[in-house]
Amino acid sequence: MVEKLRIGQMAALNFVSVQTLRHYEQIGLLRPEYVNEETGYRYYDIRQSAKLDMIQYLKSMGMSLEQIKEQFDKQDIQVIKELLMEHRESLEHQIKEFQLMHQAVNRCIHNFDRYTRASTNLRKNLQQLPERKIFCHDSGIDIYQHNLATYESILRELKKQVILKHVPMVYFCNVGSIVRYADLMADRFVSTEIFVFIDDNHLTEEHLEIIPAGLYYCAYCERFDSEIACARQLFHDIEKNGYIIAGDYICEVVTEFPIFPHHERNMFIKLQVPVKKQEEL
Amino acid sequence: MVEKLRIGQMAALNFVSVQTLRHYEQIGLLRPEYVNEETGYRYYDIRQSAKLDMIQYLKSMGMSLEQIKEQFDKQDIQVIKELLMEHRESLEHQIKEFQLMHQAVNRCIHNFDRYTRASTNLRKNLQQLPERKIFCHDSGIDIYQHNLATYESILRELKKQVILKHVPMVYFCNVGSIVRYADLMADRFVSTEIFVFIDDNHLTEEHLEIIPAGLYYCAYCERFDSEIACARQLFHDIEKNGYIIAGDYICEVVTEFPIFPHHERNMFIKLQVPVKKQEEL
DNA sequence: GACCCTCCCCTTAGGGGAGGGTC
DNA sequence: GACCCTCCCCTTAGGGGAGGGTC
Repeated sequence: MVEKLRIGQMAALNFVSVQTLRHYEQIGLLRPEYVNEETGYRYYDIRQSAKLDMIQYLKSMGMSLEQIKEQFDKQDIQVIKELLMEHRESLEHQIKEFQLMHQAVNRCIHNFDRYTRASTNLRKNLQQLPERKIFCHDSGIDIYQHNLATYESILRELKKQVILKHVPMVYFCNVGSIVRYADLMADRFVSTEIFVFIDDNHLTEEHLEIIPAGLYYCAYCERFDSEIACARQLFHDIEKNGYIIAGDYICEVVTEFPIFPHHERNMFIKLQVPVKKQEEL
Repeated sequence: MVEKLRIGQMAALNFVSVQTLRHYEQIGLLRPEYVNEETGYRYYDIRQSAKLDMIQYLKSMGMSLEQIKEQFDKQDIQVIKELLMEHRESLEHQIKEFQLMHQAVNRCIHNFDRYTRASTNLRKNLQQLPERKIFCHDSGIDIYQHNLATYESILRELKKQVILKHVPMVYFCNVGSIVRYADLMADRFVSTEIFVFIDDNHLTEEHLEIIPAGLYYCAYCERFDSEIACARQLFHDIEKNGYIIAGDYICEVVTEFPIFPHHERNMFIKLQVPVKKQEEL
């Protein structure tokens, strides 16, 4: 005869805990071969290890106990194969999600570095910037004419669009605003459009716009309300150094730290103006 | 003055649920700007959206609320950067784990297919098989001299070794046993060694062994206790067709279904014997 | 009437007890 | 004495109520 194993022996042989075996019994996944009604003691047959192996095997493929139970209940090889193929798809989906998260963390760390570097280095300079994609929203309200509360409510509109258009939320940190070239030329410093940077190519919607690659005059500033003064200074420097403005002005929020007690955004913003040498005309 | 938002308005503006905001308050992540002590009503300032954005942003990178709270509590940019870098590593680790699971599911589906194909096609044939790696354990007990219960306890020993040597559990389904060439030649059908197939290369231990690529005579069988008869028949066929045995015999468990009420393994096993044409001598 | 409040129970896969019987 | 039993509470990030006040 085959000896019966007590729960502790069964657990030790299979490198699982006693709680695990009790839990599997409770959810009906693996019932002990025999239970003494008077003492409640559970007794297992070593051959039940086969099922326990299968459970651990399926678990190691990332299946939930409920899915595993379903596999066991089906008892149909074709159905089981379909369940496996569904599971494979869901794994692929999860891998993609994790890779997006990984990219996002990288971008985030990169922005921190940009902040640290810019804080210690020169605050104004000429940079060659690559082409970038943005997802833009026009609220019709000039952010420079209003306070922070209005800016926040406009940001809520952008957030709504981001969610409605299924742009991943990981992009909703690197926002910016635009002052169009025509307005700049007419000395109107107005911006009704805000956007998020996107480095994906999975959507080609009306809202998508390209910020062209090229030479940009840049400046950094740390407060929402000092942007305009900072921009004026930047325009002045551009002219003084023999450059002219060649396109839309953008103001990018590089990174922010709403981690301080007062609840304003602590923004680190980067002003960027595309320029040409005056001689090029 | 900035108007205060009730919890429902704050939630709607930010596309989160009311429960979420209550939960964030409870764990001290985001407290409403003002709470009416008498009614318990929570009132938010729209500028608190900045922090909520940050929470959602960090969450979209896969951080837990506890980690997010830690970020906020630290208030030190260098520490936050370290937390982000730790998180990046843990994401990379998780991605690798998911990829291992994905491979395992693929192998599992592949084995199902092998089973389905073998069930309908010829049961005996000559196959060119690639090189394979195994993780082997010698129990010292001949599995052919004992019953299923003994086989299970030997498998527990293998499982122990698999866990001790940190071989991922995903491999513990595709097991097999070996009859060494010398024993075959002396007409001793004994096997004290069982193994798992490994398709990884992250360990180069003593236990690792190579099953060479080459021509194999194969047969399939569905019951533990019909293996020997099946093998004898296979050896007979090999000789009849002008081949000779050229190495160790292996018996591979292709897939098993311990999903039926009785708790024996329902194995589908594949017998494999490396052979040469008799003329090649 | 629509909104908000505070309980309270629910979900995964067990871990970690307390208090009391069993081999 | 070591092992086993049954409660019971705990963990994530909220969802979904009931029953009762509030804008």
